[in-house]
Amino acid sequence: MSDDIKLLKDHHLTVTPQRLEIVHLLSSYGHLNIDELYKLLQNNFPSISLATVYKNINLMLEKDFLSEVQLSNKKNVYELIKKYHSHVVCLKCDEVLDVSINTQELFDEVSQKSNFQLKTSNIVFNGICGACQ
Amino acid sequence: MSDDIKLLKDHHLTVTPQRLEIVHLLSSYGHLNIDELYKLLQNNFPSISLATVYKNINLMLEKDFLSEVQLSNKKNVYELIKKYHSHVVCLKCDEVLDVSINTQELFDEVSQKSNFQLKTSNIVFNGICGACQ
DNA sequence: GTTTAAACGAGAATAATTATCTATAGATGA
DNA sequence: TCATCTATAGATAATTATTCTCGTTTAAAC
Repeated sequence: MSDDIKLLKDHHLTVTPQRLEIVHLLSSYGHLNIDELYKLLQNNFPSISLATVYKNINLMLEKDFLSEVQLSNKKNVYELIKKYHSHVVCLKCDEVLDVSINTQELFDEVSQKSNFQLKTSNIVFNGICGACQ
Repeated sequence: MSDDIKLLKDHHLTVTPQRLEIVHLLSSYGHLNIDELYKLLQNNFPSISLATVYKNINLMLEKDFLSEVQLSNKKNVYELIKKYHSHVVCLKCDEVLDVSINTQELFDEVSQKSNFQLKTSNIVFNGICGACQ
């Protein structure tokens, strides 16, 4: 059984060719928004419906198989769930990069100041990437 | 001249009653999304158009008079520009709290790891507020 | 006050997302 | 492997969110 099939089954998602391709595309490209995903899927599934893409992405989000990354003034992008990390986005070329940072101190500081029981965080940095500088 | 009028003029925004009320509402409530703002504005401007709300918010964003805060699975909220800060959102009651944290170290770490020239960041924590615990 | 440019309100248009329905494909168990 | 059952795909309609257009009104400058 291929890794991608196992990955889907482990998250209680039935395996379809369309879903396998979504997994494959996301692992190749890292981050994609709905429209990019739709266009790429059309290469192998010319008659795929945009609704199918939305349904699959939403289901995969529910099953904690994907995570959604919100970017300022851009469409949300999706990625396979990985170890927790933050994102850096290039303001010129829109490239999205993963960056692992230690957020423990931040969590401690914020939970103390706010009196919240913190669960998750979304951290996005915006700047200019090496290639665009 | 009232503070709110001065605030608008300083940002090169012409002063209208609708805009003054937007400023007033945001300074009272802290964070509001488009629909909340629309409903509250209708109290004083029963015939205000939703398009007017959108147009004003977008203009105020352009003029760096407001900032937009993206929250997971919720509509974006808007706030008057303040000193840079992060947000903590309650997963139960949707309350949004401002928290000032020192992000200098984080910026240094991320810019070194990513080779980006960082400009801005959006940091949102999700958790359970004191009252909801 | 008069003039000019900007903003307002109403509604149409567009974009984005979700829901509905039928046919089909995947999963399960004999 | 075959029959059955359920979930998914695709098509399209419906809904929601946002932007645009345009005629009228209002604010700002003189």
